[in-house]
Amino acid sequence: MQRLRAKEDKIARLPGRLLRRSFFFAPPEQVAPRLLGKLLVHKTRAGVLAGRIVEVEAYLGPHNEQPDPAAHSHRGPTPRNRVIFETAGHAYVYSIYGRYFCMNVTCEPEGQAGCVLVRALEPVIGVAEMARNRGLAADAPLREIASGPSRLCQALNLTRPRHNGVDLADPDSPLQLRDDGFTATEAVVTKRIGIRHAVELPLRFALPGNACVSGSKSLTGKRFPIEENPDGSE
DNA sequence: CTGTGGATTTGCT
DNA sequence: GCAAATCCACAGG
Repeated sequence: MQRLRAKEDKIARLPGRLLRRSFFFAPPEQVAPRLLGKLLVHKTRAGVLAGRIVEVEAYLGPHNEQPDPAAHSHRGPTPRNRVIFETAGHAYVYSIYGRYFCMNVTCEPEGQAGCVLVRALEPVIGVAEMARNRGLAADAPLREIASGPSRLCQALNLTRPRHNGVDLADPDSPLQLRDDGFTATEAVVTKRIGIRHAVELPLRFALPGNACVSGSKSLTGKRFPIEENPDGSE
């Protein structure tokens, strides 16, 4: 009994269902709103950390008719961005300003290079640990824990050396995207934040009214219903 | 509440 | 050399 118990504890039970690879074989402007409400789950030694995605931005690959000079893939593959050009459903993690990390979900069919930047999470599992990773008190307000692309990497303890290129659609992966049945029916579209190029493109998507969305004052945009991908979860 | 400047990786000009 | 898909500390109203 003790042995069985120990084994079950070791195999941490993850919430919901893993997203299938086919979920990611679509352009970023379609994948981005579909990611709203899904769980980003990190299996760590200390336990499971997970947050619900409440804000994302799409970055378009160089094959598009509409150029996206703000996208890292815009000028073709480099050592930094090469995972964007590989199979969809992987994590692209990059460092910014020398001190922080940001995490993207790669998408598009084979041979094309789109991705979705995850900008904010609502903490769901391991909330106290996530707060601790950010240097906050265990009972810190939810919106201070993972609202911002680098904040969420800190909260979930995601880094480029450990997580760049990790498969998000593999049941054995430490980092997964999962669907726990939460259904977001409506999204808001706005301009993207914190960029200098292509600032007018409406490629930022968020859950309207969610307190964990970053820069909630700039949430003026059109609302639209989210079209679910029927192949989304297995 | 708002605005400003510093930290110091990566890749391009 | 410099700009960048950022965050935080701190100053001022």
